[in-house]
Amino acid sequence: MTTASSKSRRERPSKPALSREWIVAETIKIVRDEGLEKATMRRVAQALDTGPASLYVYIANTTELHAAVLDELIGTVDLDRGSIPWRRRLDDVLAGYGSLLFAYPGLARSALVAYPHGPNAIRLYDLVLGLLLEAGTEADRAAWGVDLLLGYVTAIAAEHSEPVTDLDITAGREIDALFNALRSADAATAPHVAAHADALVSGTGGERVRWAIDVLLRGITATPIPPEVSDGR
Amino acid sequence: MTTASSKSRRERPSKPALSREWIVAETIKIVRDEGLEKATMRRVAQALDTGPASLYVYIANTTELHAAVLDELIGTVDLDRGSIPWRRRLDDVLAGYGSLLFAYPGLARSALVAYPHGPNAIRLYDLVLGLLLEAGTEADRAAWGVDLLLGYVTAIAAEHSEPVTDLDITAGREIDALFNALRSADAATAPHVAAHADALVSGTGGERVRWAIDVLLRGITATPIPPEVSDGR
DNA sequence: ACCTGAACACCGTTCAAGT
DNA sequence: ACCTGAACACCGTTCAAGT
Repeated sequence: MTTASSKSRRERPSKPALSREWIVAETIKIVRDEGLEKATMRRVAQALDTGPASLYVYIANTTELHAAVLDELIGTVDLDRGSIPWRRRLDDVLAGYGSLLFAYPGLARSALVAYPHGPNAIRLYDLVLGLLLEAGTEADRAAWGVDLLLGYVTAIAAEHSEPVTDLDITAGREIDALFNALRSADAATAPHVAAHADALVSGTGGERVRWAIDVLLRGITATPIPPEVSDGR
Repeated sequence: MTTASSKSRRERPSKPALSREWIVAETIKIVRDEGLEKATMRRVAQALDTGPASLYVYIANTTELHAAVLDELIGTVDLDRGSIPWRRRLDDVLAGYGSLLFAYPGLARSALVAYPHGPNAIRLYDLVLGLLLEAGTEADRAAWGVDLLLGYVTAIAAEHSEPVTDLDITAGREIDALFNALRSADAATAPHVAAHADALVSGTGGERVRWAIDVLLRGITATPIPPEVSDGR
């Protein structure tokens, strides 16, 4: 017998054959434990006990690898509990997607550059679109609105999360730097900012996000799309 | 006389003393000609005829360098022509900022992660806030709305621009990949997407941006902020 | 006191050469 | 036919050692 299990050389617990699925699974483990910035081709190859060149047989480049990881993780978040009001379910879905991106800021950043479009991302799209339709939103507006809602959540996660510069606690969030600048704005060059500094920096992140989603929903349902739009690209 | 001009060794047209300003100016030249991805510490140092270590005397790290470049470029875009209606001026300002970020996608991406907060960014904030107030928007909503409008423009520029992978024309925009995925969605797993695929992919980028700004403005003016928000963090 | 050469610790990607 | 060692062409950042 020469099955894998009977082999005596077992340097690693087991070294399965390379495959796209296996590479992605191993990458997720690294992302979870050490952050996206550590999930490099070289690092993943090392974890899989091979050289980086081998990964290129299954994955075109680093961007594609990260996109595959994000789609896989989106699959774990799709929480759709029926029978509660649409608005509540929408908040839950956006919050779920948001916490995922908040937990992995690097993925939020990559989602902003490379639109998620794997099977799980499409399901998320479908879920949000369905809820907007359930709310009675006119179909064209709902269709364009999905992008706005998901894009907002992505952007806020990319912005408000820490840069994760290893252990540099002193760094602080970038938004604090902006708030400080707004607070100390010069009344001569920035009169409006100076006059409304308190309002500009007020509110917690959560309060602002809730308000922004209100703003988007109200705007989406109330704003007609132009009568003649070029269709399909 | 030993003034700089009388020196005979003049390997370069002139090699002024290093300074933060000079480093930023040289970096802008590289960004303009070759894109942000080429504006590395090493590359900038090379252009300034020195080693990378020397830059660290004036600039803390690459992120700070790129932020300084963005603020400098924002300074060139602040077009405020008075005497035309506020909405027109707002569109112009957002379009101006948007084209800047569209022209330098790398900067749009870095603006999403590191909030611009230099003097010129604050002036831009002030301009947009002033226009919202001029429109009669309640001050608290206007203050929170500025973030939303500028953030949207930044996100759209980061998303819709090409990855600029040197000369790889085949790459195509990421949004096309999403549109293809939406168009070929399976009616079984994504019924709403399948039913409204046309609407999901309709419209040009410009049409969608105009609609989105309408959505945001309508939402911002109509949505009250919560009565009690924690102030100033 | 100020500046920087050289090193440290990494990257992504390709391709010639092996099995 | 499939896989990969080794190389190419880069990075950011630090610090010991020079002037």
